[in-house]
Amino acid sequence: MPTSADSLDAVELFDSDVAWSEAHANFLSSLSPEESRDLLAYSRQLELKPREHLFRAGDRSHDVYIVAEGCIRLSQVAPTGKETILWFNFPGELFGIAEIWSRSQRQVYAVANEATRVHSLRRQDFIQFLGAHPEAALTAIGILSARVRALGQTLGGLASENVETRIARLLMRFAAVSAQTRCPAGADKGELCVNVRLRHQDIANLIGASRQTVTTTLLRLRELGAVRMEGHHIHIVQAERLRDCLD
Amino acid sequence: MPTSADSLDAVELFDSDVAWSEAHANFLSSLSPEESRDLLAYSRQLELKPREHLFRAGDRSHDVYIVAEGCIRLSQVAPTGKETILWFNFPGELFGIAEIWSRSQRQVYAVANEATRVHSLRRQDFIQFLGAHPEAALTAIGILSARVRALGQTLGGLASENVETRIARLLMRFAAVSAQTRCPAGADKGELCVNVRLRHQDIANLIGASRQTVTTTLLRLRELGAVRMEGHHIHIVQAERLRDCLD
DNA sequence: ACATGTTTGTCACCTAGGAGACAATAAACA
DNA sequence: TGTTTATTGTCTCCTAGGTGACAAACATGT
Repeated sequence: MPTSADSLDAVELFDSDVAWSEAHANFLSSLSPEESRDLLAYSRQLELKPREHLFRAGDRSHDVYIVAEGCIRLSQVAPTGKETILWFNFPGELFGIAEIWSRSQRQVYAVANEATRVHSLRRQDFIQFLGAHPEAALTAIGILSARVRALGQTLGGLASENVETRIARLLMRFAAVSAQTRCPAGADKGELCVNVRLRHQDIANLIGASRQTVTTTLLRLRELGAVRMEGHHIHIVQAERLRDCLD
Repeated sequence: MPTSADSLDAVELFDSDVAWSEAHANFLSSLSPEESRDLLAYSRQLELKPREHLFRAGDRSHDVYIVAEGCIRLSQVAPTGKETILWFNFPGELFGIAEIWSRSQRQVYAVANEATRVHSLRRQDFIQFLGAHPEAALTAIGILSARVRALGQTLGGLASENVETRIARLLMRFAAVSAQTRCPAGADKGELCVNVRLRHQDIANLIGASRQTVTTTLLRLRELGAVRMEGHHIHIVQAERLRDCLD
């Protein structure tokens, strides 16, 4: 139960969402000014248009990236063609580390979800940086651990919850991680904005459901008065209503 | 296609299984003798009987563990009571790191799958060790990255593959990671032994299916001549047959 | 050797949600 | 401003696999 001391624009988190937001921790801003200067010294900046690929499964690039601005979507495509979205990287987040140790190909697709700017670091520079900055290495370990936990929870949810519950949870989590950004359309008092462009198809790929089911479920949540559509993002009108789906 | 140069007892890995086995990397043996001496200097050893709990969700313990002998099962229990098995930790594997950074409670259950011995390290000692040994920290990052990838693949599989495929893949992976251990019953020439005690219920909890479906599917795989039951573990008679389920 | 608990095998039944196929919008573009 | 292309809303139909309920086969302890 949220205390009245919580500020109105803070999103109260479920226990089960803590790992999720820890996993979205801002790696860049966790560094000291000198550290971040060191880290970015040899970095290049890349600009990506919406839907532009940063890398694809099978690529042999070995860079690590940090989101400067915008948002990068990591996804996988099964042999059948079915896409699974694994993660969204928000500003400050580190990604592309997985393929660094095993010198293998990229396993996933990284696509800009909107106009996005990323810092690109060469494998060797990044490893050197971590070696020289044990604190930063520990932070990285913490973030990765949280990501492991978050994925584990997603897995458990996928195996044991129905579509409505999974959507409700997804919306709450995205609202939480995008809470600091300002919704361009402006949120009404008490509302939360899921400030990420998500088509129904994207939601489907995130929770492992079909597009049609997502559409109907979202409509049902709107009937319930839980959410509202505002252009291309979703506003959570009554968080409690969504929470009720989570038991 | 496996070349004839592959030794008979080596398990050829799919691309999709590389992350899986990297994630099961032996952290302990990746350290130099001095490092592992340093690390274990302040450790305690714990003996666990089969099915005994090392920790439970909600516990406030903050130790990190390394499997010395046996096997530890990490699982989650949904509010509905449904269990999801997230990971099996084999000898040398590091686990319990997730709860170290967030000083929160354990999120998962750790149960000995058989008689098991673990090294128990205090949070502070472990962090200090990593700080003092950048190489080891990098190894840890590599293992965690692989685990993130492996979980991502499991997620993709759960969302887009049917039960038979998921079981087939699971068996191949477990056969790969338990390849170095000797099957007590003795495997026939050319066979692979899934040398972990897995009840049908456990498999169900691993792949997100019901126990009954696992039973019938396993029976079908036996009819096909792909697997054989040997006491309580499964032997893969014809790996190709299983592979055929994986397209 | 017996009794009790656990794991496996097999039913019959039922439903959540996938797949396909359009119409109705909304957005992008020219 | 019209044309094309994405995206959403709504049907119908259908099946993989969940659930519950037992019986059979193993284990386990006493």
